[in-house]
Amino acid sequence: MAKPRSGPYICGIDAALDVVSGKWKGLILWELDTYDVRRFAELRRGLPGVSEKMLTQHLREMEQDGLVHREVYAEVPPRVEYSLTEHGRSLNAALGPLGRWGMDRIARERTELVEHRDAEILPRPS
Amino acid sequence: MAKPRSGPYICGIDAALDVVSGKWKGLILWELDTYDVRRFAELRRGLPGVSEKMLTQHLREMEQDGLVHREVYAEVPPRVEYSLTEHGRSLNAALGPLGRWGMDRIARERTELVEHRDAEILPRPS
DNA sequence: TGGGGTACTTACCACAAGGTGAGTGAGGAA
DNA sequence: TTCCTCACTCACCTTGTGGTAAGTACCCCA
Repeated sequence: MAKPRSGPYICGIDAALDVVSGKWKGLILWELDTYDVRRFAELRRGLPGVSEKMLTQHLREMEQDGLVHREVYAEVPPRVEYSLTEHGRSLNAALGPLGRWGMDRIARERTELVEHRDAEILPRPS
Repeated sequence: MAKPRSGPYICGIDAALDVVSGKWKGLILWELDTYDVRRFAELRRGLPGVSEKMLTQHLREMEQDGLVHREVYAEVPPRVEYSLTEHGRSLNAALGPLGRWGMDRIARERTELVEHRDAEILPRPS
């Protein structure tokens, strides 16, 4: 048992966040959405810094949650392909507005940083 | 320092999740969206099970992230009112589709549970 | 005089999430 | 012959997140 699903949720946000929270899950979703089908090692290269343990763990949880499909080919060397299920794709669609909000936040943060920097560099216009 | 913001994000989802992840933040957002203005103790009563420490901590972080506005009245007994900022409201709007997806997930889970239960109660229709 | 409400802060503690490094077993490249 | 790749698993350790309980300073009500 990887995670004891926290049972009855208070609202939909709860239920959705439970499924996407996890350091790499957003990126995995993104990667599988843009590439359609990806092998384990491809995903690992696509998420720089992820450990193999976390990648397998997250993929298993997402499989349990019905977001990703795992196809194992009985070959040597082994081949495992991951792709999004219908639910995974609909989750990604539902994450669209949130992603756009996040982009705005990044842009906002950057302009604030720039303003701060300018304020430090030019505190008093002589 | 409450949280070292993880710096440059890879995508918008990252940036947005960084802001809403936290055990009670979704509920706080929801509460402030439905009631518009809430005092500390009202929020605490609205989130059954939250500790005072976590509530203040989450509210401070959300204030730092520009999601909530904190208005302190110099009265005795003290009065502090929390409300959503423009960004907080837009975040809530962006969370709408995700919330609906979560509701679907809850419904889906429930029907699966019912099917399981039926399968156990009526394994063989005599 | 004692209790409750207001909005916190602080210290301490437990558990979960995540990172590290090793091992697996077969095949192909150097 | 040694290393690398594939897709993991396992044991161990560190960090982060959240919970508990107490303290604070002032006021109102019984």
